[in-house]
Amino acid sequence: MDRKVRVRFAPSPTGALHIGGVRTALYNYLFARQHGGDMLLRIEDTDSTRFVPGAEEYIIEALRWLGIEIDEGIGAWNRKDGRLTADLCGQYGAHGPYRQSERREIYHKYVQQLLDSGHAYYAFDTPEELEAKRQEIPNFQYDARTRGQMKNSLALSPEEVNSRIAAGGKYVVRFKVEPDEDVHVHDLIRGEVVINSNILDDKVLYKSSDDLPTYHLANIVDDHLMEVTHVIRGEEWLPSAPLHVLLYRAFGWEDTMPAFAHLPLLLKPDGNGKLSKRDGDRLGFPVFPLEFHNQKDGSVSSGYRESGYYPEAVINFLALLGWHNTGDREIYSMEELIRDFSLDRVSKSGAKFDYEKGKWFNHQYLQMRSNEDIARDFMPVLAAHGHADEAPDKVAQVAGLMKDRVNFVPELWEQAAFFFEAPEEYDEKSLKKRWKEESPRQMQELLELLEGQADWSAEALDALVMPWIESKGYGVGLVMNAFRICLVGAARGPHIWDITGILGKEESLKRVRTAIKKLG
RNA sequence: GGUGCUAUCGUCUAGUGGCCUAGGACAACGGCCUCUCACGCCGUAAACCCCGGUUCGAGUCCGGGUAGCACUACCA
Repeated sequence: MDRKVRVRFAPSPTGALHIGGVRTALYNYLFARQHGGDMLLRIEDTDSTRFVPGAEEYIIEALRWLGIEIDEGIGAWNRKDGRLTADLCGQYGAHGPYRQSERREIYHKYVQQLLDSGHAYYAFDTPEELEAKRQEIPNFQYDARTRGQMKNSLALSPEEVNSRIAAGGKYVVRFKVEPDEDVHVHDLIRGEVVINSNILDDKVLYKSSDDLPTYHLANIVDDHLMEVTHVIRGEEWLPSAPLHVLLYRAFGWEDTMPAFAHLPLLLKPDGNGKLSKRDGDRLGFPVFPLEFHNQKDGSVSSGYRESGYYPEAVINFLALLGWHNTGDREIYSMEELIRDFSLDRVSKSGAKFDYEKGKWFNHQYLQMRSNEDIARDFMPVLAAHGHADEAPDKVAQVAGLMKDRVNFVPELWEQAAFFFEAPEEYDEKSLKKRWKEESPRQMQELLELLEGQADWSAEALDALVMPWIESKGYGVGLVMNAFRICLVGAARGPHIWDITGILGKEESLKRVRTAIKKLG
């Protein structure tokens, strides 16, 4: 009896969604779609002290921008109508609530079940006492060897336990790990992983201080109740996977325990270690999908969207960071990824985050866009530079001419501003190399030649100017580059007649006059 | 320290015992194109962590080292 595939992405609302988290969400989504299953979004907000306002909304918006659909849970949506199928920050589905902070009663029941069955116990040790213990005994671990010396319901008399609880004393519930047992975890990416229960500690499952479970308990209970079949998450969870297996066993849910797949980590581009927000700041690239305004500390972090990335490029880039099909193909649409993705082709080793490759992906997607599409995205950039009412077809023409030399739409401004504004100053290096003593005189002659020209097409101008240069015995390179400097302000840009074509006769000649005056 | 995971060009990777003289892509470098700068195209340089073993044959399987990473909280 095969169960319907159900996976979940379960972020913690402690800040912006990290790019590594985005990849985890993506792999979950690809797996779900490929198997005709469901993708759930659950918010794991069991740490009340780390909650950041706005983080949940950010996560929802980021997934929408990226095209990662949510079938069930928080912020469910699908792309068919391009709109949310539930209200933003709302919940959708039969297994809710999908915010762990709203599931307290559910967890109470299951904590009690573990207590009743002897798989868990009360512990009253204060954080200070535990800290002292760790100071006193190197490598102290709360487990079968040490729990007898601690303040818990296994060591204390029932009367004392009851009176402590009745008095409203703070306590936690710990999982009772049986010692000396080999726990097997079958991982879809890594195969069989075996660890001995002796190295596991009696993890805290529930804390009375905020009446919330910890990750481990909430995660297992929710995955079970939500009928999750595959847990696809980061490798940092691999060491606690045996604990999770033990929890499924303690609950008697082993027969429906989800399959595990632990994804390789995203590493710093330089040096070693996990990719962090600091690396992005240090090396100058975003680690978040969207710009993030942290309402807690007021900081602003850059995002891929605001940097000019297309969501398809981010998806493609991320998909290939840790997964690769057989063969040499690198460009994949979301549909193609859904078709070809497979967990057994996910790498086992961490992938250094190569931002340069990310740019290349965006370049590829930019080239695939129509000039009109690019123009539409470029309009706001133009407006920001004081050109709010440029003609759409002129902008599209510029886009067509310039798109192959940029990676991002906003970059178009740096490359193509001269189409919209006459140069204010002239590039030092270009002048040195291309603006000679005779240039002002040649430009004056060119000006006079062009003033009488009615047909301003590229062909006509070429037919007029090239023979003229030859008849005068001037160097083609010298004249054309001087002309280029007049129009662009530097020795760069597309073919000269493409520039004059877009600028038009009047503007082109005006720029030549200005240049002669300024540089003469 | 303990436990676990991992190991092919600088980077992402292909490779599942002979198709490997190790392939592709990014980045680098050189050339072509050309009025310039790009793009594009062509090319160059660049890797199987080490030591054993299995086998006629090992990048590929096994063992041991080494290195890197992750985890080791009343965080996820």
